[in-house]
Amino acid sequence: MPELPEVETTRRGLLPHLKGQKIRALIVREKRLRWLVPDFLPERISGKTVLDIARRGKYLLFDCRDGKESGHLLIHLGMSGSLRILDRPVQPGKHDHVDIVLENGVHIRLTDPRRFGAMLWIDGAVDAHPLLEGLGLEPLSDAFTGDYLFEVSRGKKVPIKQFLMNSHIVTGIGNIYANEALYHAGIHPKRAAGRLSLQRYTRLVQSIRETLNRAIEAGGSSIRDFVGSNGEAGYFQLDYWVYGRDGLPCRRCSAPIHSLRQGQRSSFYCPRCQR
DNA sequence: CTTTTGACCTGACAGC
DNA sequence: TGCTGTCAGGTCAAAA
Repeated sequence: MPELPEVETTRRGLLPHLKGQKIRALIVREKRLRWLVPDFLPERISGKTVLDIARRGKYLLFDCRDGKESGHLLIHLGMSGSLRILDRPVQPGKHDHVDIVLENGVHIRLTDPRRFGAMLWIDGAVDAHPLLEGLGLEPLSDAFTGDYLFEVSRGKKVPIKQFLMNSHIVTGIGNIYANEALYHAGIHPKRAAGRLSLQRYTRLVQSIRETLNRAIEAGGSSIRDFVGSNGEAGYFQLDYWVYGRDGLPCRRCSAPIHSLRQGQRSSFYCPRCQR
């Protein structure tokens, strides 16, 4: 499920339910996520109040405080994770690994069949955490510009698709949006990152912004459903121009969409529209 | 240093 | 019905 727009949708959906709320307990049914959920976490987090939720790339960071003590709960949704709000107790299913129980009785439930997600505690400065310190720019920040990508790509021969998916360059762009953004920018996924002009990077940055923002809006339109009971958030409504459309006609020029493998991930592109 | 490959894990689906 | 193989929204760590 989660690329940046889904994580951002989750953040926005959770915030009104969590902001200012005190955590009563943390129920860990399965601690074997990507990394073990720390044994100390339930005790550490109980009694703390969630002041805010931030997002860094695909990481969610709950700002937790309890008078003197403060820290951040880090959550990553991996490939298959989701967070849902339960106003009433619901029997946990097989993959419902953790519940955050609030003083008001609401449960925030982490579900993650593949267990590629993470739940960790960060003491002190968030930016110094090993998982966060090396991250690249936020694609929706003002600092993320064509000039930035142009500069950091000089001399690199990695294909632009993999360059875009490198979180140490820019965070949050997953497989779907890398494909979609490259299509809208008219750039072939195999093009060497170091051989793209400043002009083309400027257009690419614009495409990335538009694609992500449109997806967030699509997710935003169904936040209510997400926060409610059935949990299907979504940018599923977002219509794809190339992703998953292997063999289908390009929606702009009708040429058949091609696919290939890059770094064990599927890429889709229009051989006529993308060079 | 860069680039590639393997690893983690479950579920859905196609084909036999 | 059931087996096997492939693929899926991520990304770290080791190998080359």
